[in-house]
Amino acid sequence: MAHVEVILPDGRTEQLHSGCPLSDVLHKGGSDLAGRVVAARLDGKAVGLSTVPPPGSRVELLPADSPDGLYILRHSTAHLMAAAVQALYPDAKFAIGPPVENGFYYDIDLPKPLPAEELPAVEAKMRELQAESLPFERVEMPLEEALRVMEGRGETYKVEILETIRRYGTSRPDAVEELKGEAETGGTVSLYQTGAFLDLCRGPHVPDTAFLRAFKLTHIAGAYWRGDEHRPMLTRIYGTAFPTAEALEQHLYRLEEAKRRDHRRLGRELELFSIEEEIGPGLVLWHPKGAIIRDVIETFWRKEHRRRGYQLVYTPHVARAHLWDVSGHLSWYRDYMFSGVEVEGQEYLVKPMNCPFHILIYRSQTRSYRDLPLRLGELGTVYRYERSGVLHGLLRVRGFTQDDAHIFCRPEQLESEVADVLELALPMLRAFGFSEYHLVLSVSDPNHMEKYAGSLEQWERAESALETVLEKSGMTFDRVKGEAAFYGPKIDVSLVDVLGRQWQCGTIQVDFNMPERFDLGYIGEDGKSHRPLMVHRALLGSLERFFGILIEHHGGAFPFWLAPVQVAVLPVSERHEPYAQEVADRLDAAGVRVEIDDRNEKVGYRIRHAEVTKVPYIGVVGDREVEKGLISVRERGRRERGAMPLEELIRELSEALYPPVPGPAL
RNA sequence: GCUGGCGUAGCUCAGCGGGUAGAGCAGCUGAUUUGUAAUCAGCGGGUCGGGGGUUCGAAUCCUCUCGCCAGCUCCA
Repeated sequence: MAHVEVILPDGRTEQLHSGCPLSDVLHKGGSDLAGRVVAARLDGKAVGLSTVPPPGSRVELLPADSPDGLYILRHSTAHLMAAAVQALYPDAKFAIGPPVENGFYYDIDLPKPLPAEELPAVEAKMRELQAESLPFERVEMPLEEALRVMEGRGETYKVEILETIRRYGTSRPDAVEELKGEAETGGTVSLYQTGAFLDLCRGPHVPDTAFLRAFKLTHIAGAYWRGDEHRPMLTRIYGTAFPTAEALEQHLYRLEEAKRRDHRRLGRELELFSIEEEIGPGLVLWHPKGAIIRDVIETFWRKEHRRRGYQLVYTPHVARAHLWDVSGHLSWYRDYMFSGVEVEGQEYLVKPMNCPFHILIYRSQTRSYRDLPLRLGELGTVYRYERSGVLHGLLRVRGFTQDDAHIFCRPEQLESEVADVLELALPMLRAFGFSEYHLVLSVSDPNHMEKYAGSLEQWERAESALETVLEKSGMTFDRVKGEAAFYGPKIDVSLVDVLGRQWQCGTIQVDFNMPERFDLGYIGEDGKSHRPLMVHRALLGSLERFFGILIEHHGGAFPFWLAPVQVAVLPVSERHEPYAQEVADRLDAAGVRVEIDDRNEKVGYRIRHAEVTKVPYIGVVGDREVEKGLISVRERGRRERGAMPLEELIRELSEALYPPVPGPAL
């Protein structure tokens, strides 16, 4: 009799009699399996533990702390929550309830909105049901029968999903194309019954609710049915679940940590920036401390760009409507532009992008192939009308400064130019303390080449150039079809912050469209006119957004070279003030940003203040220091380092004034 | 833009069965002359986001509006 081979999470294998459900194996071998394993993988597909595998098959058990296991755990918790909601609000109608990155949600149509205060009641009901060890029972039935069942229950959303499945063979009509061929066939669907709650669901699920030990409902939000703003707004309840209470605790702690690092709060506390209602949403005031950091960033940025063969330019904030007409912005970007002003009968519009200006600089003279590549860079401030609901601190604003540049080059130069941009971008991000990146190559959708500007040949050439660069870089990247802009393929660079969050900052975009629109040319070696390629690129994205990310990444405790105040000098008492001044003057002369705190407070108070405002170095000077020309140094977050000669500190700090990774010279 | 929630001193918040506002921190003044994460005392500070309404009377009730927060959608 053929057995089934079961691979345990630790890699060992166990034999299972054929004809037995997988759950039988849980009580053999390691006794802790029953508590850890939530599902299994058979032929690459996740299945529930009640599955009876065919003889001779190999099955891999999925523990709750594996990515797939966690997904299933959360999915099952979403069902448990739905069951609780149904018990408390019998009129509720259920839409969809999937697991998501850090938890799960369920979209529910409730007769009246659920106040957040009622979440604990739902959670309590969940615990009640959880304790009953209700099984997740899988029922398969013909689609038509499932339709009748859901109609009978008044589950109009489930009915709609079933109708979609009937029509397209999948519950995701938007994904019909990509799912072609793998759509469900056979006309049967699966339902899962948990207590009184019955849900249309592909599964799999954990065997019973006892497996769901650590969960928490986190918040409520509205969400459109199928993400369509013209369809009903449902109540979305978010929650999260983990295999153990400790893991849940840890996750909640990380959320707290994110709150502590919130750049909006730190921005106020550290006096970095503000956004004032009187000025308008999404418009940023950089206060002196924030402005100093910006200045350091900009100086670094300019220096690195000049070294890499960029020429820096400045351009106006407004331009005639005609320019935006030629660039095409009026036809495809108008909704995002601030409305114009009329001057002398001419309409002027505020710039949402810098490219048309750089293009006109290019076009200001006849260019020869010898002039290329021409790299024009600018910290250009642009304004975009973003819908009010998307604004968020510095991360999404209406007025921002892009670290922009446009590279005009010959087609055969594209590859090396793109490689250079990456070689500039990554060390620069590293200098700010970001060492992990995520690269995405967005290419055209080969089935819809009609919607793109430029020729097929241009696209193939550009896409292969970008791909080659990425491959040569040795870094991993994702390749996404159909995500390219209509005007060309692109590479997006996201950085990963200290909490593991991804932020898209840099972008490198090839553009076949603008050179055409502005009729750009250069004289080639053959003496004839040719069309240059154009590359839009930003490394940090926008200074506002990058600053926001930087604040959160460092939790406001900026590395020394960026800190607005680098050294706080604290005279112990009034008679030490002249020496404190001398110390400050000498540090200042060495280029160190220093502040004397001679307030009428005890040293402890002023140290606390310097720590709270995250000053990296604190120098205390009293009788002992005055006498021997010393300074007592304390580094942020650490204990005292003791007294040292002032010279020594100056030498040490002078070396730390520049970013740690300046990158290779040109 | 949409749904829900929230706007009280610079910040964090209390007060809200309607009777013209309060704490802590911050700030200022004074005493103290301070040695590594908060010295003591005193003082000032709010047209309760803004407009309109109900009422003898509104921070509190209603309504419109602006802004913020969460989420959705969007993100060239």
